[in-house]
Amino acid sequence: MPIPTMSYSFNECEPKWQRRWKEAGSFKAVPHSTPLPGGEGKGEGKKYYLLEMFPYPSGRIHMGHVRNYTIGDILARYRLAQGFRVLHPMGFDAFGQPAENAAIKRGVDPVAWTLDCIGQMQAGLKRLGFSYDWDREVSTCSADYYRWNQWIFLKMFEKGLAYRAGAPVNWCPSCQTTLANEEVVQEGCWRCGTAVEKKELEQWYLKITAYAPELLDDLSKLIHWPDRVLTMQRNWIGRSEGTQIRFMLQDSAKTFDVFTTRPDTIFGATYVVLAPEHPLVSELIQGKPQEKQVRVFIGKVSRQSKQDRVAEGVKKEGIFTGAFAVNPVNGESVPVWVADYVLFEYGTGAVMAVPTHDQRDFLFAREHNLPMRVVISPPDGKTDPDGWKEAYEGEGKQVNSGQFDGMPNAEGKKKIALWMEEKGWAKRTVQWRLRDWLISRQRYWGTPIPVIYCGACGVVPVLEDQLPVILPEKIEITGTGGSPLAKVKEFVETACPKCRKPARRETDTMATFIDSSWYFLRFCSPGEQKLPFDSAAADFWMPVDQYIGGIEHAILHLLYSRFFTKFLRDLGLLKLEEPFSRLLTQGMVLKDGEVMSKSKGNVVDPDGVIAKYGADALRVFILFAAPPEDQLEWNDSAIEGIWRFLNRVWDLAERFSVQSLKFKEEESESKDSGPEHETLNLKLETELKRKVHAAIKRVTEDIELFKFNTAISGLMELRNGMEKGLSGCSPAAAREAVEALIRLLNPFAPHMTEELWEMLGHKEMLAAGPWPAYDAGLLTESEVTIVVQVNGKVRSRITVPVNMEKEQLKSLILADPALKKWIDGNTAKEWVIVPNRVVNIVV
RNA sequence: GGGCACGUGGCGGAACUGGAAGACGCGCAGGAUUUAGGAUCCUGUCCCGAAAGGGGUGGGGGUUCAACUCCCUCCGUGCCCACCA
Repeated sequence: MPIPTMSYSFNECEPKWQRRWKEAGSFKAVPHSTPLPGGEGKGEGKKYYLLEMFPYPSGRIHMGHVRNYTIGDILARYRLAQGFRVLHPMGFDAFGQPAENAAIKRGVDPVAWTLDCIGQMQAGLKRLGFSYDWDREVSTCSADYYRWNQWIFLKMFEKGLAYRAGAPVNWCPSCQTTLANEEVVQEGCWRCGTAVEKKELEQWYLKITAYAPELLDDLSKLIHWPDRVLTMQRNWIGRSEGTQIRFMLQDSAKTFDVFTTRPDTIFGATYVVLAPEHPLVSELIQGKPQEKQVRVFIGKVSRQSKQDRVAEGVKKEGIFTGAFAVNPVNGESVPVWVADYVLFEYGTGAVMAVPTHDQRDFLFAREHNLPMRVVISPPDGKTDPDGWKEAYEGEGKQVNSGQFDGMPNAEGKKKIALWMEEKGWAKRTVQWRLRDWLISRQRYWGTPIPVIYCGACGVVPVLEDQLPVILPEKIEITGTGGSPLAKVKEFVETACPKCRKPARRETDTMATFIDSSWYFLRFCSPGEQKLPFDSAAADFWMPVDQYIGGIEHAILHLLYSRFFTKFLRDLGLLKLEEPFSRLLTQGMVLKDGEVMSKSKGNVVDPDGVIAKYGADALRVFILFAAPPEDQLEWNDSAIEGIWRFLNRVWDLAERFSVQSLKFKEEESESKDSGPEHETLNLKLETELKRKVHAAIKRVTEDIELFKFNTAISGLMELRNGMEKGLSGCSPAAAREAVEALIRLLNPFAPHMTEELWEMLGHKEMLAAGPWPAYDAGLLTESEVTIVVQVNGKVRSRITVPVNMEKEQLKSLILADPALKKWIDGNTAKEWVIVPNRVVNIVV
């Protein structure tokens, strides 16, 4: 056995092939306007849009990027080799707070900081040899891009979908800006974790709720999205069917509505509760003895952060307003309370309380001695609530419910709602959990909102032909005291587009999630000047066939992008319903069980790994270490195994190329080829062919299923299995085997395999394909090993020709001496025979 | 509290549709080569047992000729949502 030469020098070969691909334009997407070539292979020139979530340029790339983009690159290269017309672009989500924070802390210019980060990230991505069409690169902080954010905003404004409203908003005191509901995670800021406060502010909103029904319904079309992402979106949108019931106040003409999903319990409503923020409260208590106390209570609740309000847990606080309302179904007078467990944001901000059949109402009623009445009979039939320990929320028959008594409550739900509707007391409605999207940010590094405030004309949108509203550069950013743009006189002071009188520009910028809500469309035609994108190009490339990114965007980015797509469709720019056909959410990269982060000091720098083992080894390792959706535990020594494997492939191919040269030299001389030698060769060759074609099948199928880890182990097995076969068989068979291994390995380790391909005398690059096909006829083995069990326990194994007759198999088994002690003296009661696999004898 | 995942050697992880549990790799042990180390190559590596054999996929139970796989239940871990009426 020759000692391997270890001559694989990635330092030379990786930059070389990166240069070659660039020179050849290997990864340039063929424009949509170019006619179909009807190319070779499975793809036959069909389009394939592969997209990975573009990065925020915060510095150098990290292992999470490496993983995300390696997964994408395997798929892009695989499809390209198959003859698909691949669009695989990359860009930078370049607006956002870190650049601004760097400016505040270190006085650097956000523009320069961002460009520097983009440069570093690009270099990192290029070092990994990813197959991007860099000609299509997009950066969201360039005016060429963000002008279209402004354009889309104006279109939404035109359609009434962008509006300004005063409301209590989420405020992060640390980031000094407002946040969308989606950006509040566990009552904290998604970026810094600081407890979010409520603030009454006038801000810009996008009416995403107008699309709530469609955003929910169309989730059923996303059959290739992970279930948990669909579930999360479904829960976030939160559709709830119910009934809105109108209550009249006893000593006033005023009314208010409550929302309930349980109209069957209306006869049990013994009090009603308003949210502390409910506008009616103030009127109700006017002049009543309770007024002062109620105001104190409301003041206390409003000062509490949501975090505190939730932290108190089940403890529900409330107070009687002194007012009474009338339950429409029975004319009963019920007290009106105010309590912190009713949320102003949801439903109507008021509820009817049924203590017997709602646990929250039950606890509150017990605490405050409020009356209870059972209206759904529980299984034990106890309709006196005195001894109850908790509310009964299950199914049962209606009791104490007038003409509905005796009816199962499921039926009561429908009948009572209908009856109340006929009487004009109620209407059936649908409530949504989804709120409109607050997009104003009191920050600098983002897209200026294209709006002007005029003393005479009010809110005036910037004229379309005045776009873009350029974000001023080189301004002072202190991080204190509101929107930085407000202090830039030249920016703020302008003329009203309508009356030409002096006016002020809006000084808030847009949430950066807007930037990423349509970038996938820009990639279809990145140079487009008249519109955000060219519709013909988008019609051709969209939808994204495969989208890859982190699970942390399950709601935020993926919901917003779906919203934008639907809006742009309604605008007539798209024919598309959903932007992303397939979604793969990759797991996080951990070190010592924790997410890699600078603060924890457990970061493994990709560049360091590349310097030691090369980009190919890093790519293969990160795919081999875990299935793409799982968390990946980084292990410094495990990559050694990949390094060894790649070297063993290199060594094998090199030995083969030397050997095949020798073959040619020796061909004229006498060859040792007796009949015995021929048979041996034939057997070896058949076996080698079988292994090669089995590997082609396995690797191809595994890539299709995103099982990259087992695809790589399949390649390792092929490499190990070729060790002995190669030297014994014909140069043609050996060449087929070696070349198949190289082709199959190519998407994973593209540099090394190109180098080997060239070494074997090929002029065409591997990147050009084709992907190898397997011959199913070569896969069948002539013999199989059958497991023989007695009473379900493995007792023997026999090797027989495939598809052997059952009777013949039985007699062979009965003759097996290893089985004698197990079946001797007993008679076989039953034979379970699974062809070519297992025989189980029951005795 | 609700929902969704998941639980397999010392470690990362395999196992098609219910049919040989632990593929592939790391680590470890032994050997070859080497002045030595590193690298490389070969062999072994679920547990108990000298062997025959027995046990084994978080615990318990069930279905089946046969269960990592299906059903019930309990325990544990992770993620998401969380006073949503």
